[in-house]
Amino acid sequence: MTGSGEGLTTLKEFQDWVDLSRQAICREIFARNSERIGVKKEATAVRNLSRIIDATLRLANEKGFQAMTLRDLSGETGMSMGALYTYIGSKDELVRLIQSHGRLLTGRVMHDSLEAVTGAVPRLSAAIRAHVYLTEVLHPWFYFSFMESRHLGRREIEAAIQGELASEKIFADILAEGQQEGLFRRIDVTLAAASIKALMQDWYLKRWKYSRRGVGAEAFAAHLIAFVLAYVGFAAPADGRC
Amino acid sequence: MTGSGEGLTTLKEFQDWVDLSRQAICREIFARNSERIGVKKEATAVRNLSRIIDATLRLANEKGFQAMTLRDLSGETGMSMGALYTYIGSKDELVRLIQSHGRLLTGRVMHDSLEAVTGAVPRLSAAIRAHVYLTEVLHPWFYFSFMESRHLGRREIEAAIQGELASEKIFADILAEGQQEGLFRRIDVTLAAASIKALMQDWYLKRWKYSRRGVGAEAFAAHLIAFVLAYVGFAAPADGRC
DNA sequence: GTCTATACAACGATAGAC
DNA sequence: GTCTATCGTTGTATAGAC
Repeated sequence: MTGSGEGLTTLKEFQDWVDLSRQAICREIFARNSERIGVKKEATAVRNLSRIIDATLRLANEKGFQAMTLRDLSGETGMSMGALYTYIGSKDELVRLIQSHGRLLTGRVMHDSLEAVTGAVPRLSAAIRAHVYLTEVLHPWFYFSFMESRHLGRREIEAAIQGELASEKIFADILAEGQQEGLFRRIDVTLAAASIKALMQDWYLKRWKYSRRGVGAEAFAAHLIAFVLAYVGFAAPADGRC
Repeated sequence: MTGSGEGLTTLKEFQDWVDLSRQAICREIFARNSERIGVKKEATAVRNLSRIIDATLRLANEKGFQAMTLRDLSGETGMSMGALYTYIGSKDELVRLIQSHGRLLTGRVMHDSLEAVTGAVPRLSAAIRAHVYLTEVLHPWFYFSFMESRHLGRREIEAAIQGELASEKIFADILAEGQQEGLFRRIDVTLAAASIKALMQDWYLKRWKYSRRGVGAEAFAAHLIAFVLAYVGFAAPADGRC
């Protein structure tokens, strides 16, 4: 962790800190699913896995996963249908693969981002920034996960719900900490944490809106931090109100 | 309008004020599309149209519109495939029908809810309540519209975007009004309006979360109003801060 | 107005050559 | 490891009887 204490502030710092390149991600996916994948050479497998996931996110985010056919995927990746099936067991397994690895990454990044940060306000800021920057870098991944969560089985849907609640709890805990420190006023921390999640989610659900207005990830994160701190009753430093 | 001045406060007042029953809605849909529908007797048409839309929302919200087949729809409605096609021109037209009428209702309800309300704070409260209560009553409708907007054509996607921006503008205008009245502090009204929309959207996107926690529409609306008023710098009445 | 029967295209998935 | 060819199934949509 480079900028400890206050957490990572800029998007660039965040990107330099975590390696969220497709290659790094697909290498880990390959390591975690090597038995089920018919191709044994890592370099080949990672390259093709990367193509498949990339094309899936592109096609599915444009017209939906169900509407994307494996023939579309074959065309977009430049691989034959037969070749696709050496990497994935079925079309449905592809959704599970992407979703479950997304949850893994989210949990890890959120945890690591807060590890060295102390104090409710810096932790709250760091958590919001980490989440916004993560969804900025992996935007297609998160958009896909949200929109296609219905195509999972009962068991996987439960995992998605638990992931949502776990990530919400991070915020609820920080808010409770701030109350105990006497920094935040009395609020319903669960309701407030849910609202913070809703605000952050807008960054990857309505990306088009912020793009066309020229609002970047850093400005958006700063806005959210100010929004939330106002609600919890913590006055922003260089602001003449109250 | 019954409770003028401050706007409608309880969910029940809202429900008594607007008729959002399936029957009333489907009667209007029939009136607006009577030429394209093969059935001429209103009573029959409205009853079957109601069945079709009801079943579509139920099936599509569970597993997605693309995954819902017309054979599913036939089974759920108790109508034959042939009968379905006397009401809808195609599967895609069914999405358009539901989405465009949803936008019509939203625009009308938001407009009428604010008509007799004056002052930035009452207007902001009334607008948030109207939106939360509307999406509470027509929850399946709004969930469907959000999730399936990608399955529309270019032209309809543009209409959906315009609807989103129009409804956002209602909030931006109220915030600007509050600033001019000197009630609200200096903020980016566009960014704030987008955040309000994001918060309200959570009510129909993550309904399961609030259901399992026992949070109702009125409590949720009250929470959002407090959240937003804190951000704009307007202190809540019975609250000892500032 | 509603039904049954069916057309025909496109889907996911696999076998076997290379 | 990757390709081509093809299987069986299921999708949307319609024609014509009732």
